[in-house]
Formats: sequence, structure tokens, C-alpha cells
Amino acid sequence: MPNDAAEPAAGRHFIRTMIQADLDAGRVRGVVTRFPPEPNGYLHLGHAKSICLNFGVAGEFNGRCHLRFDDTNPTKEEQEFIDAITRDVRWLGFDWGQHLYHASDYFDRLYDWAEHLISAGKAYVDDQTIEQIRESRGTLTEPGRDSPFRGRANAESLDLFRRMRAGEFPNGARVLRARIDMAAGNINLRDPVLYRILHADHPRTGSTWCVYPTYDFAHGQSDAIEGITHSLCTLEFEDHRPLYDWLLDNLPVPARPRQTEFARLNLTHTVLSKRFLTELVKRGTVSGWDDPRMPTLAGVRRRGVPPAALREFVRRVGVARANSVVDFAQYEHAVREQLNRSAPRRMGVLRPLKLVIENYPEGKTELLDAVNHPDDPVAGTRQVPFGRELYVERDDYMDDPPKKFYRLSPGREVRLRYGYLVTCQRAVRDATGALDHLVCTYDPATRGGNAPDGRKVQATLHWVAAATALRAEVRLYDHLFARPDPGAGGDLFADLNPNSLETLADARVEPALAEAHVGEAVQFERQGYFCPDPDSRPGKPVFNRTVGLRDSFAKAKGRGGQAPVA
RNA sequence: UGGGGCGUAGCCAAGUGGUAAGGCAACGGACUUUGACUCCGUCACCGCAGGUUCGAAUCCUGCCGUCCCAGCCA
Repeated sequence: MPNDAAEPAAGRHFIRTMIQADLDAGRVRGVVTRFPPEPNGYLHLGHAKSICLNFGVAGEFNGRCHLRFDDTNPTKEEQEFIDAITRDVRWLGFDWGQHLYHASDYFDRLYDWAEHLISAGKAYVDDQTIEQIRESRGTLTEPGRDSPFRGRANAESLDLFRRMRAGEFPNGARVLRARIDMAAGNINLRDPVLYRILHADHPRTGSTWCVYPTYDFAHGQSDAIEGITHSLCTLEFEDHRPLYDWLLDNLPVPARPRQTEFARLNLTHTVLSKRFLTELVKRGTVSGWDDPRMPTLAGVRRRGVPPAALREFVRRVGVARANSVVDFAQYEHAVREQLNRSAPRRMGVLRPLKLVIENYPEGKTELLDAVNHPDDPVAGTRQVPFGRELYVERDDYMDDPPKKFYRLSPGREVRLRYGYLVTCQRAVRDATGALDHLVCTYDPATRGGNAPDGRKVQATLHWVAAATALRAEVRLYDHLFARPDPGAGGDLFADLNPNSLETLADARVEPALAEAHVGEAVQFERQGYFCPDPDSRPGKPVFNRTVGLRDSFAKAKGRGGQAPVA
């Protein structure tokens, strides 16, 4: 299977190569990976990369991927996050079958292994304060100093550790440390903390424990217990690998997993940091973890992004060891590509401008056939009502248009999509001089959009019949951050884009949209991809713009005249 | 002379000694009842300097740049 020469190069990366080599050399008999989130927040686009990598690679090699919650710190973890993560991984399209685990499932074994280490003289209980430990750890360029308790007898450490577990000491009073090397160049090897006292209830184990293992003491062993063959994580854990290996070398673990690191995903105009996203939610800067502007999976889902688009995006970005920042446009491209294929076409006018066809009979209405998808005949057609009074897009009219503007303007003939050719006769203004409506005439011989005499028009506009239009709220989103490299100036919050949300309260959409359901993407022709928001109410739909269509006119305009100040 | 990584086009990224894939963006053009889509075309001497070799992005040496690590977070 992986021998297919036609396999897309984008699907080739060093991890896949490594696994194939391990299989070929007989180092592993099958592939078992895991996605190990800490339930202290919602999953974001960065996690999507890890999920697709771990589940993807396991699937390719007929292996399996576990979902394992890394729940070793009860002070930060919550059941809500466990539920959200479960939901999001499923939504992305992956299935862990029966292999749902928690690091907390292994607390008993981990505790026993800690005692094992103590008995073997490889760990000791340290009575120093957190400050003393920090102070004696040394710096990046200076070695650390031994703790005065480093030489403590194994029996004494064992007794103390048991009493730690029994709850005899308050938080922070003592810790269990590995006895490795306080002079190691790698700071993670300077007697790292293995267990700490935390009098806190755990979402799963309740009040059973008051000592909890650190990440380092839990992760590798959990991998070993589950028979993980390839433990894939991000680059910042590279320095932990010697410790990961040291623990596995010194414990009677049932298997020997290997850790391999890859670069995490970064995106322009975006921050993928749980710490920061949590802050946005807490401060109320966004409406919640699923605010459509959030780069969380819950956010992009609500925004209307299909999971297939995310999978394809991640596949194209690739996997490597070089830190990189992917252009947000690449993400948008993947979203558009997927939606273009799947989203039915509809018409919706975001900023309505009334248009009256003066030679169209009063009171007459007719139903016009419209295709649901130009590239997919199977999608069928629908009927859209047409009448004397319509709404067109405000941006599609100009009194005094520049050269390249070929939409409506006095004397200009355009096509109304699926409808007729209409000619703008005049613009009518109200008492204040503001544009009120357009008066046009239509050519009855052009029903459907083509002129019998073969004359051409330069523009085709979307529209909605005034009498039957549905009022809708439309929410337009822009980058959460105004600059491509948020935080580069030192303050992330200062870089937030004040215009990331624009609400259009009085949009008009075609009646067929009354039946649109949350999560079902549609394209508003010439505008972009939209999907109904959960805030929708009967008779009062709310649409999120997932992403706009490419707009070469707007681009050319920006290039020529006064380009918008970035 | 702390330890560990990484440097291929504006942005991702293949390539593992035989003469630089692909994608995004950009720019031209074709098509068009979405200024969309689609299609065609243009766009790299591989961080720098030496060296080895018939031949180097790939091997060696030195240099430069950049990222991560001093939580009882993960």
C-alpha cells in the first residue's frame, strides 16, 4: 500500500518514513499511537494537526490510535473539557473504538513504580520549599546544587512518600524527585520532580489521591502500559526525551515506546495557545470557546468549517521538524475548496438596496428555476420567486462608476441571476439625499437570463424578491488579530482586531433558506459560504459567514486606488 | 566552550551524492448566467564560506541566523 508511486508527496513526511523503517526492520510488529490531550481547555487547530497525524498514521499502517486524557493535574482539569474534547475528536472524523484511557487509570501502578524507584535508590523525597528547589536547580549556564535531602536513606524516603500519600503533609511540603544528575546540561535531568502533594479532588478519582504524578512521570509509563509504539509529540518536549527514556529504562515497564517530536502548527493572524484562548474566554473578549472567531475546533465548527477541510488542510501543511508559520490563506483555501464542492447555492442580499422594475406588472410574481450547484447536476434545481420589487446588493450600484466597475449604474444593463436582463433607469433619493431605491426596466424576452438577440452584459447580480424575502441576521467575521504575527509587539491583547465581528441585522435571503439547519453550509452566490448559527430562531435565521469567496475585483480595486491600510 | 533543535521561493514542504516535486500566495491569460469555480502559463543556483568528489541541497570543517529548556504545567 505505501509503495504506490502515485501517492501524493504531501502525504510523505519523516514520521511516516520512520514508522515504515521500524516495521521493515522488525522493531515493531504493528503501529499504536495515541492522542493525549490535557482536559484543561478546548481543542484548537494545532490539536487538529496532532489528531490527524496520530490517527492518520495509525490508520495507514492498520494500527490503532488511543484517546488518552493526560489528567495528572486536578487543579486545572474539568469534566466539561473532557466532554468537549471527546466531541471534537469525533467531529473531526476519528474513532478510538474501545481505546479510551486516562492517565488517572494508571495512578495505582504509577504509585507502585514510584516506590520501586525509591527502593532502587533512584528517587528520594525532598523537603525543600519550591523556592529552594528552584534556587538550587542552577541556571542555563550553571549547574545545580544537590539538595540537602538528596542523600536521604531509601527507607526514610519510602516512609515519607507513603505518608505523603496518606495525607500527612500539606501542599508543597515535600516532593518526590528522581536522583539523576544536578549538573546535567539538560535541566530536565537535574533531579526532576516526579510526585507532588495536591489536596484536590480529581474529576475521575475524586478524593482518592492527594499526591499526583507529574507529566514526566506519567506520560512515558502510560505509553508503555498501553503498548504505544510511537509516541508523537511537539518539539518543546524534545528536552524531555532523555527523561522519558531514563524512566522507562529504570522501571519494570511492559513495553518500550519511542518518543518522536514534530513542529507544532502555527497560523498567521492566529494564536494557538490554550493558555491564551482560556484568557479570551474568561475576559469575555469572545462569547465562549465556540465563538466562531475562535481557532478552536468548536469555534470553526460553529463557523461552518467542514471537518474534511481541516483534514485536507493539515495534510497539505505536512509534518516536519522546522518551526513554521502557515499562511492563514492556506487554511481558507482548504475551507473554500471543500465548501465549493459541497455547498448548495442560494441567494442572499447582505446590504439590501430596493430595486423596482417599472415596466413589470404590478402584483405579478413568477417562479424561476435556479440550479443548486453549477458543477453538480444531481443537486437539482429549486424555484425562486421573482417580482416587481427586489433587493439587490448595495455594493452593486454606483452613481458614477470607475472604469472597471461593470455592475449597476444609470443606463447600465445587467443580468439578474436566473432572472431577466434589467437596465437601470435612475436612482431615487430621499429627502436627505440618501439613496433610497433604484428604478429599472426589464426585457421580458430575456427570461432565464439570455437575450434572444445575443447581446451580452458584463455582470450577473444576485437578488431576492422583496415580497417573499426572509429577514436574516448575518455575522461577518474577520481575523481575531489585526496583524499576522500577534504578540510580536509584546502585547497580544493590544493586537486584537476590534473589527473581527460585523453584524448585519437586516439582510434578506431567499425563502428556500427558511429550512436551513445548523451546520448545513450554503453558498450565497457572489458572497461566500454561510451556515445557520445556533442562535437562529424560527422566522429569524442567523447566518455565519464561514469564509468569503475570492474577490479579484476587490483585490484589483485595493491595488489601484487607495489601498486599505493594513 | 550550558543542553537540545532547525535553516530549500513571500508562506508551507518534498528531496538522503547525479544535476531542485507539490501546495498556498502573487502575477499574466482562457472560460464564465457567481468579478466564484475550472483550466493554461510565469515564479529557486537549496543560510554563508571553504573542502571532498567526475559530480554536493545532499558528505566534511568553520561561521552566521533562529527556536526550545531554569513549573511541585502539559
